[in-house]
Amino acid sequence: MAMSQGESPSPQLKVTVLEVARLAGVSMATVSNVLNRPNVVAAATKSRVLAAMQQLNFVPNSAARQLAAGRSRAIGLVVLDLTNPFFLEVARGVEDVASSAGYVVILFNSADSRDRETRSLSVLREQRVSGVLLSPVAARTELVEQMRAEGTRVVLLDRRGAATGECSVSVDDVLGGQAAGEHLIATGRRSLAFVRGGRHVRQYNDRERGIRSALRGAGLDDRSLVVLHEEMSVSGGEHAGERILREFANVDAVVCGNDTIAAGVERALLKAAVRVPDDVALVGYDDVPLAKLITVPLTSMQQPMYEMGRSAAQLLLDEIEDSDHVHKRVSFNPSLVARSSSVGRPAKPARRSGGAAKAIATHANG
Amino acid sequence: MAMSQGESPSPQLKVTVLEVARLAGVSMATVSNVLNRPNVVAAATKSRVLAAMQQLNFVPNSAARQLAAGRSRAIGLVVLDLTNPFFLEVARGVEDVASSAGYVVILFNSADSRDRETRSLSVLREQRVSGVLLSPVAARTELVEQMRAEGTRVVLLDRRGAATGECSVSVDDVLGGQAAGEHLIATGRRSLAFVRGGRHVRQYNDRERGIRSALRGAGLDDRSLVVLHEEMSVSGGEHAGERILREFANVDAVVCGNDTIAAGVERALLKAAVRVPDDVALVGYDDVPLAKLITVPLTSMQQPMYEMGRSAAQLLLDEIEDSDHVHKRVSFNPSLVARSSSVGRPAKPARRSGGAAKAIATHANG
DNA sequence: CTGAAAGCGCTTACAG
DNA sequence: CTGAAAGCGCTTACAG
Repeated sequence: MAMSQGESPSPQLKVTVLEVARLAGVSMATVSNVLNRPNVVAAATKSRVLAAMQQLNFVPNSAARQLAAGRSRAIGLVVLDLTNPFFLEVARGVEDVASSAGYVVILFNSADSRDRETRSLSVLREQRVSGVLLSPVAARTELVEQMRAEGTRVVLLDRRGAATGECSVSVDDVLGGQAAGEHLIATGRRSLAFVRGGRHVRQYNDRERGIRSALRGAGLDDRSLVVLHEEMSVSGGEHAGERILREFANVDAVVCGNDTIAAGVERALLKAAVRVPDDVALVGYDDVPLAKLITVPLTSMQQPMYEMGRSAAQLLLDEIEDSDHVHKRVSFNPSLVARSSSVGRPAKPARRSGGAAKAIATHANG
Repeated sequence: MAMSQGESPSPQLKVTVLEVARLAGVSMATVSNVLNRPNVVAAATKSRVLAAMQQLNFVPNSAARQLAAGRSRAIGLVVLDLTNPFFLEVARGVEDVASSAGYVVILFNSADSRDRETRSLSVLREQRVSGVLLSPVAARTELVEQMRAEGTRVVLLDRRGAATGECSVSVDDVLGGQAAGEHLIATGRRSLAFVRGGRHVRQYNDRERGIRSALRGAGLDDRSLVVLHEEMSVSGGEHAGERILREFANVDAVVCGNDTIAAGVERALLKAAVRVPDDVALVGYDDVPLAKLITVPLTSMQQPMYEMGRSAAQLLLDEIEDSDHVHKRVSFNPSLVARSSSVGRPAKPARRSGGAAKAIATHANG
């Protein structure tokens, strides 16, 4: 039984360039020109063509355009975890830049799986996108090199590129770890824990290095840092918090790999009646909206996510469109947002009594 | 100055069906057949063609396929707010179903702007997607009817469709409001507030009706409900909380339009030393991860987001591929997840002493 | 500034 | 089960 749609669907099923050309009394080439190089066609002709397009409700077929032109007005964006507000903001930045340059962005979530990443890249390859923005699961993917060899531009996201041969935009994680460490040391902490994810993840390795560097800078040695590897989730954080209380009772400050895990740590501490920040200070990472909403609002490292997205998209478009393009590695600086979890209750007088750390931005905390 | 790429990029720039055909010693039609109707070609031929594809590293050009075949293996998904975990989960469900059926999903965020919605739909139209999943900004869009007339299938998301003529998947908001109301009444509340967004948004209107219906069912009249219209943000919630304390001191329970605004309300209450839930009970909506992480974990209405996405994608694919398709309106039921904000501290004994409301699911709370 | 012609890389009936 | 041919809707040099 077919759909009872009643009348026949409107007849304007497929209006082609040819029909527009006929109605406007010009050639197909001219119609194509008003679409692609409007400045090349006479004003009168142009308006005639435009009117015909309007009247016929003409919608160019992008598959045909792409096939004929040999290039695609699309770029791909493959992110590690769309669930993470970080990448969502990055995606917004990418989208804004791309769409105002007339590009469509095709978004994929690799969800940290090499397999999904491969499939995503394959689809983008079949789509013949002119470029892709990739926050890669692993260090080097053959597929990426393959695509580059085929002429597809690839810009790395959230990962510093090789010394040469590619663009990348990332944020300096060593600096981030160091700022977190210095902040805690400056506020009197002496025995830190770092709760982090996967051992092979560059981000966490860099931040750990940054923390160690801060400790050394303050004359503290490596024994003043304990490192816990946990799943990056609330329950991972709770587990870490419990372990710290049980096994490392002298720890007086915890840096976390992200805000979600920090929320878990905080939960475990509060449940055990440990005071935050009085007994243990807490610093998260990413400064997601959640950070300011949990029981003790979280000090966190903020990254210019939206700007990173914009910047990456600009780099990619430049590489696609400018034959004089030279590769660049853009590295953004994170900044610490101090809240109650590390600097005491945000009572008005307390805030007035001086900043926590020197060059560090202290944002108001909701 | 050109890029110092060194060697010439690999030569396998563009391998076409023709070359595969030559290497395999068959016609282009046969190559096309192993791609599109593998069961129609002899096993020996097929493996010869497959081998040739492998050897040449052949990647079909989807623009060409689409143009020649006259149909696209892509669907569009336009959501109201990608920042909202609700739509992110829906998108996951859509993506999973679509990609395992061999479709690419092109995702757009209309960000609640008619203008952005229009632009997104226009791009999808130029892409000649075979279908789109849309959570519409406004009630009826001409563009949508236009696209339908052109043969594009459209399934409505998070909005109940017209009585006939289209598929839709939504969640029953009247039921949701009612369940929230009944839960609060069952736990002894008698004077409710509903903090909601835009007056024209169907979701909030439905939920308000549900709450009123619950009140009536308990013999309470409309004066037992005050309704506040606020911006759907943390600060909107704080504002609402302050107003309630100032202007409606007798309110003993608040239902919120989403969890974020509920977090704001809770914040305002706690700041004023009002106890939650002892003095005022609180119910959020959506059950986002945040809900269980704020100071007093939030009772919230959970919606089967991922399942909604899957279901919507299935409906759309069915409409695209099955000529016997009949339109359906799928309506999911929300379920209440009870946490401390409405049922007292989650101490073990308390939980054991009986459920809060009859048929309502009471999930463990982190 | 405009037009005639060829072709982008594939698929689809149609024969065989 | 396989092949020859036409064509999908556009754009791009090339003339004029």
